[in-house]
Amino acid sequence: MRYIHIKSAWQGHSDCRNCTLREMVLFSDLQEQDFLIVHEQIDDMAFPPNAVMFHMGARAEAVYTVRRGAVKLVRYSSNGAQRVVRVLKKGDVVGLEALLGNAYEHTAVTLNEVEVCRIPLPVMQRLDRETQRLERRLMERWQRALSEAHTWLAELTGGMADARTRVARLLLRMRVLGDDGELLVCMPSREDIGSILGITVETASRIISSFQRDGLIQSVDGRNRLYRADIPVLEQIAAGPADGY
Amino acid sequence: MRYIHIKSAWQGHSDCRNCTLREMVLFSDLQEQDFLIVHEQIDDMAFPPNAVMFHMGARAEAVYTVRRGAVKLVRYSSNGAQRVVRVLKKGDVVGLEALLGNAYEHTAVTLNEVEVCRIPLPVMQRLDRETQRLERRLMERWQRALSEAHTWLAELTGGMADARTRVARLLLRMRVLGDDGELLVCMPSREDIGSILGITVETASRIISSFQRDGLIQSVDGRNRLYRADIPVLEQIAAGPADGY
DNA sequence: CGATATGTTGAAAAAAGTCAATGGCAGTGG
DNA sequence: CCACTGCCATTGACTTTTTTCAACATATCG
Repeated sequence: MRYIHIKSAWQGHSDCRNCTLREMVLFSDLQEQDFLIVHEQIDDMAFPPNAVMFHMGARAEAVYTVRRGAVKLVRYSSNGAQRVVRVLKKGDVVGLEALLGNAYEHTAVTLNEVEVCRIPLPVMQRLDRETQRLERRLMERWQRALSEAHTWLAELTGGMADARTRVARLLLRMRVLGDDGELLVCMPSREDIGSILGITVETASRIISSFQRDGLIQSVDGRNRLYRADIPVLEQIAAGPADGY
Repeated sequence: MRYIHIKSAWQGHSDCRNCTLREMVLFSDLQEQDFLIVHEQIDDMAFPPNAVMFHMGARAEAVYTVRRGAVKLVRYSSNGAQRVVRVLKKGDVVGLEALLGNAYEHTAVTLNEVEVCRIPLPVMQRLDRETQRLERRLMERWQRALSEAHTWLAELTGGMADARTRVARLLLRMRVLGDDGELLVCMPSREDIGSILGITVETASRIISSFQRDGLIQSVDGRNRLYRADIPVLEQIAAGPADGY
């Protein structure tokens, strides 16, 4: 419930020119001269699980692109209740709102071990002024974020589907490529599942337990919360209650 | 449940230079020369209530800015269920996704009488190429849309608050300035309330009825679905169940 | 090794959904 | 003009889902 801010480990300057993620991310259109601006200003960083990358309301100083792991964006309402509004994964940009406002709009917390590139705001602003090549990518990011948010709204929130169905949908969205190339599911904590889907931890626990009993999912790595999953059956459950129509 | 496409009324070319909404909307930074591009290409249009402005999946040909009324964005899931993902009001831009994809991502349906400016895609693209002055406004739009979507997620969806609380929040968000200058609430149909909040029409009806019985809201204009509302009490309900904190 | 989070399970209560019947209102066509 | 039809809203009774409260197990970490 309480997050502990853990100092992140600095991993060295990022070599953006040769970044394997480059085509996925913001800088794919940049040219040689543009990288002079970027030079030595972008750091690779690593965060442990449950680390706060930044707080809602804090002055925005950088955006981050996720290289590994997952990050949750949390909003707190006035009454103290918290809700996860989105989960960002490899290739996503964290803190996009920094470019326009001067404060972050949510708290960003790592779900597991996370590696990011930290791009200071001044770099973004200079790139934005001196080259047009960034604009389009930025818009694509925004559009993708918006689209994701809408999908969450339509598929993951209450009312249209029961909790079991939504948990299945969430798990399907949490698929990641395991080290051995197998497609695995990265299981969030029960509390996070609850905060994402708008259900209690107990309900989340009961549903996950039942999936486990039915052999739909099985832990493969307790540390990293990785599970092997029966995707087809999960998809069937995700499609909704089995009305034999 | 079934929407009827009603031919919209063409209202004449829009005089963007002197538009009263201009500072609110996209073109606030444009200069005299930029309007040559725009010249005579932007139409004012009016739609009756429940008109489909465009369908999800349709080829995107224009974006619209709302001058009057409200528009709902609807998503259909595979199983046919529909969900309202956002409601756009005066000053908002409808169909922003058209700029990047080539298809609309939702169906846009008017909630009441709506007036819009229709900006054809080619105009946007030309402006985008020939002037940088549009970029920033566009980003602001995207950011605002994203922020709104997150707020919906956090405040209007199930799990964090009971249905009664969420209905109160929705009503507060539906405030509009009436003709006589009074602040009124534009009441959506029960079906729309349900589709926005993820509750059934029956539940929506029961809650609205109870608000009415308690004198919290009273109809002032049956046609336009306008209600006078006791804002302070609604805000109290919107804050959450009255736990004596 | 205790202390503190995290996850599991059960039983009872509350919230919301479902099913079914009814009323009102607007538009249609005789 | 009036009966008729279709749509929307309302209300009641009953069922289902989910929450709540409480106890207990299991890990994790200093």
